[in-house]
Amino acid sequence: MSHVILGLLLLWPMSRYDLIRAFEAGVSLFYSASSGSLKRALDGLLERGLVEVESVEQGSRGRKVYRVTDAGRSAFHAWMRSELTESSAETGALARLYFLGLVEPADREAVIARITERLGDDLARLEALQAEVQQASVPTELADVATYQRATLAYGLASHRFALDWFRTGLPRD
Amino acid sequence: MSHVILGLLLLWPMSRYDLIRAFEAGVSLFYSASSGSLKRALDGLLERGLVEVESVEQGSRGRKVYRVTDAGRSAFHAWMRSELTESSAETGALARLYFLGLVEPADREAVIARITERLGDDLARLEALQAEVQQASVPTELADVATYQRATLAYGLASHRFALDWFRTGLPRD
DNA sequence: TGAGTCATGTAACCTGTTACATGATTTG
DNA sequence: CAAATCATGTAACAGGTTACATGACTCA
Repeated sequence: MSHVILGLLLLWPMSRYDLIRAFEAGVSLFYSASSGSLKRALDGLLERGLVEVESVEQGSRGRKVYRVTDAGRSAFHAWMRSELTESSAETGALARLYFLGLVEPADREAVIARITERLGDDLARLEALQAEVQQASVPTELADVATYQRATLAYGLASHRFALDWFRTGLPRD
Repeated sequence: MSHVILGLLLLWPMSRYDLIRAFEAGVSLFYSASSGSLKRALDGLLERGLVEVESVEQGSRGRKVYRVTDAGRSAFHAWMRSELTESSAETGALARLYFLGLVEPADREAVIARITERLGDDLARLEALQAEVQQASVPTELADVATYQRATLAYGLASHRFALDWFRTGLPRD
């Protein structure tokens, strides 16, 4: 989640409270964050020097505005260009897509390539699984169970193909 | 994850080791489990009396085979029929689809209805979000950012529509 | 016999959720 | 003035990941 925080703070510096709103207003599509997890992640970013406190509003509510440091900006862009290591390919893909506008236009295709690479790998894994499953024989009393287990796999295949197709053709490109 | 364990043990009694294999061979499509989390979840089910140790192989490797109790069976079926409260609609949907063969044929439509209900709710939420976003004005320097944020929302809408359509029409029905 | 698999268990660590406490500011 | 919102912080809890320790069995 720290990379998402960096991305949001790169849009403009904001407070932790603002970050929660920003999550709700868009990031929640692919990433859920509660006040508690956000606090801890933000503290971690501060400790590692990837963000810093830009200002503390005095006399008012003590609002702290956070800003991304140069190191933080580097970390964010390294992450954008990196392999999708997130446990869910979709989460990794949408997180990068959401911030793709922060990347130089010339580098965007490389990010998209990382996304389709991961989606393709996952799809290949599912296709291998399906090939295995199709061979397996099923005892009569579990025929029903097997039907729906195969349907689940069919859904997985279909949704991965959908995602891959969307990222290959449905994306705004200049 | 405990409901998934109950579902797997309802197929046939098995050991913790077997459960790990079963997760890898199918459940991992929608649910990731490591040895550690599985152990804790299984211990919890034992404590709550939803599973019991059927046998401990003596003289051999001390293999413990777990079996679902009557209480566990009830808990499983209650969960199958319940609203999808999982944080990801897709996870909740696929978990139930995977075990749909364990439900009486007459009750399957009710489970599917719960799934499409949740997917529909999530889609409506995204449509409302899109309506909001379309009105918002965007400062010139963030036009690019907004383009991809909107693309992310468009993906969310498209994938939810895909899922809803799949569960409405793509499902094996007698 | 040695490698790989079967099979159990422990524990630290990370991160997300929930619930609460506190108080300032804004707004009807 | 009261309620809602802004804004911070603390801490217990839950569940997943990783790494390790231990030992039996199987098979080439």
